[in-house]
Amino acid sequence: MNIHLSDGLLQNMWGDPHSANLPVLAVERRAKYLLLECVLGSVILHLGMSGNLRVVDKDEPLKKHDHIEFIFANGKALRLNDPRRFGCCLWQAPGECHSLLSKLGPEPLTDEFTAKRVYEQSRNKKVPVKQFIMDNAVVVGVGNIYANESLFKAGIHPKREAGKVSLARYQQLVPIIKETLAAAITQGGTTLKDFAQSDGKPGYFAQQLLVYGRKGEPCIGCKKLLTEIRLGQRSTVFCSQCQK
DNA sequence: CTTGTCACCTGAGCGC
DNA sequence: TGCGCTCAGGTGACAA
Repeated sequence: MNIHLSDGLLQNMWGDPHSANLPVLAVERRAKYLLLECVLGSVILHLGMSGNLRVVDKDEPLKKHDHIEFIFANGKALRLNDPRRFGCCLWQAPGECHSLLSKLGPEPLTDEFTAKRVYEQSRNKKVPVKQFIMDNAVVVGVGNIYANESLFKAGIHPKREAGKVSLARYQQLVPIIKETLAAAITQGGTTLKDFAQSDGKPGYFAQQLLVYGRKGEPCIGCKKLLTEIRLGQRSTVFCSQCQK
C-alpha cells in the first residue's frame, strides 16, 4: 500500500509517501474509527459526517473532495472523499493507543454496554440524558439521529438529567439503542436528503425515522405535534406528551 | 471536575 | 440569475 495525498490533510508519515511500501495486515473498527493495521503501525480513518471510501482503478482521475488515496499493488486505489472535511486520517504506532481511542466507552452492540453500567456511570450527572448517551465515554456510535430516535422509543424526555433516570428506564433504553442501531445498520444507515451521493447508494433508515426531522409533524403515538429544541448545539426533536 | 459553548467545513436550500 | 445567509453533522478544544 502506498499513500498519496491530494492536499495537506496529512503530513508525510514515512518521509516520501510515494516510496512507502506497507502491507495491510488487517482492517478493524473501533467506534466510528476505521483502523488499517500495517506492519509499522495503523492508519486511523474517520469519515466525519460526509466522508466516504471507494475503491477505484489507481489511474482514475481524482474527484472533487478526494483527499487521500491508498494505492495497492494490484493497481487499485482506496480513496477518501469528504466534502465537509470532518473526517480525518491519523497514524498510530504499534502497541500505541491513540488518545482519540483510549477514552472510548463500550461498543453499543456488545455485552459491555449494559443498563447497569450506564446507570452507575450516570449517577450525579446533571447533563441531559440525550447528551449523556451521545458521550463517547459512555457508549460509542450513538449520534444525534439515533439518540433522538432511541429516546422517543423509550419514552424518555431528552432533557431529563442523566443522573435522575432510573435503572428501570435505562433497562428500557439500552436495548432500544441496540435495536435502533442494528436496524439502521441493516438498512444501510441513514442518508439525509442533503447527503444523497450520485455515486453511492443511499441508506434507507431515514424512511423510518419517528421524530428526527419531523418537527411540527404529529407524533406517531399520540398525534401531538413534535417539539424541537437544541441540546448541545444539536437539533433535538421529541414528543412532549410521550416523553417524560 | 463539570457543564456549556464554539469551531471546524461545505453544499443545499432559502429569501430577496 | 445570483448573492448572501443559515443550517446540518461528529468530535475535540477550550471557557466558565
